[in-house]
Amino acid sequence: MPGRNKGKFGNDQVSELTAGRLSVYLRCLNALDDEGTKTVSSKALAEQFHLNAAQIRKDLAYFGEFGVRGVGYYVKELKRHLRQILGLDRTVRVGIFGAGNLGMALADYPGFRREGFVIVGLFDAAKAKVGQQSRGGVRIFDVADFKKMVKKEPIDIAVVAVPAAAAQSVVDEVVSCGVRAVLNFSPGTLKVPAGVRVKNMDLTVSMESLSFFLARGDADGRA
Amino acid sequence: MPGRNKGKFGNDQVSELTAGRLSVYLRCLNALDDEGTKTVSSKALAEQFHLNAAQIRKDLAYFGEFGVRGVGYYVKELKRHLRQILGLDRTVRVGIFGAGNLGMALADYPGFRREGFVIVGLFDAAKAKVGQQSRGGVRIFDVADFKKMVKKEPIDIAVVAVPAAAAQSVVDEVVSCGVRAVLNFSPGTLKVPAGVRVKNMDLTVSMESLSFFLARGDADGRA
DNA sequence: TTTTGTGAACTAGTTCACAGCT
DNA sequence: AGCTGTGAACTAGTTCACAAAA
Repeated sequence: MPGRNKGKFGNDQVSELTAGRLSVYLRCLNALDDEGTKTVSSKALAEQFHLNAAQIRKDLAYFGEFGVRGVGYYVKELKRHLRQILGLDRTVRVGIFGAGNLGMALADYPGFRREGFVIVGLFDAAKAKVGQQSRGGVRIFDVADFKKMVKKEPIDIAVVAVPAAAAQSVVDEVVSCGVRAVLNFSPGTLKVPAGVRVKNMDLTVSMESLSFFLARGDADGRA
Repeated sequence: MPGRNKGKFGNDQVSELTAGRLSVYLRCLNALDDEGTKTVSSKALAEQFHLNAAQIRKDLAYFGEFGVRGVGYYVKELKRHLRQILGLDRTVRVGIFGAGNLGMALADYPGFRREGFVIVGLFDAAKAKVGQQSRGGVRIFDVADFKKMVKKEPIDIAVVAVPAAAAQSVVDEVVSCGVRAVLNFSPGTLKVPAGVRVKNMDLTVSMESLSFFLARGDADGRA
């Protein structure tokens, strides 16, 4: 076992695309593990989940030599590695900004809890909402108290679900409190300093891009 | 005016990335128009919204010669062209599948209405929900009635917000009813026949990819 | 034999840089 | 002068194909 093979401390700049695929691989492995599969080859994984075998191998090989030639990958072991690579071996703490329809729905989204994300709370500027809680029991705090709260209840990822006009100021605030990752549901681009990651979930852009393909009639079974 | 310059009927396979950017350009032009700006150069547009000038020109030039050398683009005119290219000059009809927290929140999302999307209704399998409506007044129908309804109330885009286990069967159903565009919020990959577009909004993948960058500490101000 | 890990080849996407129009 | 539209150069991402390991 030659062990670590790339980039010493694992730094070489991994693309967004690769990061997303690692998460997809983990989901596939969870499914295989649940059905009791012990080992899986990149080819089998690729065929079952419509991926490319070489790409799976390359993505994984980037982080170490996890496979066994002639055999494939041990499902449980690879799962463990992926969880560690994705930072899911420790608790990831999430704050949701904006306790409107979308923010409340996200707070109760069962998928978050599943992989060990902890929803610390909802944060809103409307005094009337503060003190209430979501159907699932996530409490709503005053966004003005966030600065104080974050010291005792640190947050790893801020989910932004406020109206477009408020998004930039909310992000400026959370970034100034040390948050370095943002999942943004508001339309438009957020400006953040280097060292902060933003992932945009732009509903309008997605819908309009589907509309575009419908309009030109060259839709194609691409995901 | 040499008119149409590329690919006869405008077919040459435009990438997902380009389609998304067209939507972003439209949003930028709306903002400029609202503040009364009459013309804008690709350079000014790029600087103001942190895009690349050459890319804007290339994306637009693909669909025609909309610019005027020495001047730039007429904001209103380019807006009109983009709305037409994105298929927003006609009504885009949307059905939302799954009347849970997320589906209900999406049904009332103000951004959808703004660019002319019409929410035809929510569709759910739970009889208890059928006949109810969202806070914003979107009615909930029985998903079993969709096949009949779609004949009188056709749907262009299906938004899938059902639990993971139900997602594939819902998509099979809507595709068999002629829907050719799907915005999927459920985790995992959907299988659809060629000719159907799927756009995935995978919350878990987004969160885990943020977690990944936090874990390796090489976050970077990339959107 | 099977299947990994990986250089090499290829494909897609972005940016540069400039001829040519206004 | 200013700015578009676009070929050429470059960069990023994917897939191929095979030597080496089990």
